[in-house]
Amino acid sequence: MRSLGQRIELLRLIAHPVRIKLLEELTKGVKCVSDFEEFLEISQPNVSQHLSILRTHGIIDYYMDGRLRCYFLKDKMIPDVLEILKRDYTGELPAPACCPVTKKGKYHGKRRH
Amino acid sequence: MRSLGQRIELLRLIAHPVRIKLLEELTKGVKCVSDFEEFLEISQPNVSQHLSILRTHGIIDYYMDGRLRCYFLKDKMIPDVLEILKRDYTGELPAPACCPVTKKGKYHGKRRH
DNA sequence: ACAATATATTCAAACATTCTTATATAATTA
DNA sequence: TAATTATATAAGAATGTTTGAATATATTGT
Repeated sequence: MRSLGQRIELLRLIAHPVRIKLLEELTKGVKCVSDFEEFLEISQPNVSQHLSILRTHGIIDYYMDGRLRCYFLKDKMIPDVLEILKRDYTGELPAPACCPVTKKGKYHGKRRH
Repeated sequence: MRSLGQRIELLRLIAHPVRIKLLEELTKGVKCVSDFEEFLEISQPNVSQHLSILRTHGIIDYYMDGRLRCYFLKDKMIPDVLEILKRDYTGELPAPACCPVTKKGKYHGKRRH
């Protein structure tokens, strides 16, 4: 299993618009490079570069189909992260109680915001 | 509500070891800068810099308590992301069926890996 | 008012990321 | 075997991130 540090690294790696789209597509099924090239509007080398980043970190993998490389999703964390990106988060977390205890919070002066 | 692009941006912002630890601490309650300074082993300016990044993106906020700044979590997405980082993901996703259909996948030659 | 405390800001150096362009490789078809 | 197709890799410019060091600000205590 990956360490916390490795997971943070994964998070950082996938936090890129193109890579999110690639992964989003891969949750729907196997895709080859030129499938992506068409649907994203970026160059072939750039698609390959992004796929390469994802692959060298074990997030995706591929098998060969003739001269096509058929990519697929490998990491279980990805669908869960993608799901969060789609969740409906309206509003904010409830503000904390008015007199919290921070370690040094013995101060009794005025409070502002 | 934030756009997908903004959420990806958020993901990128929190994908940093120090900022994850800051946020992790904030899920437990309000904290001031010197609380963090003590428990992480980084300089005070660096703590402030990270907090500032989180704050300017609406992820956290603070109120004043004397000369302390009491920080708290504001964004609802954060606890969910942190929860995923702790989940137990063992093994990998099931490999795709052996004969998938990519757009160009009409090829009938040999398959390798 | 002055000193002390808590925190923020600024700047620059080191480093990492991203994209483009050009080129390479590997498999297939003619 | 030569041409074509699908994809990868390399190199480099542009840009962004991270951190340390120095300094600034704001609030409280004396």
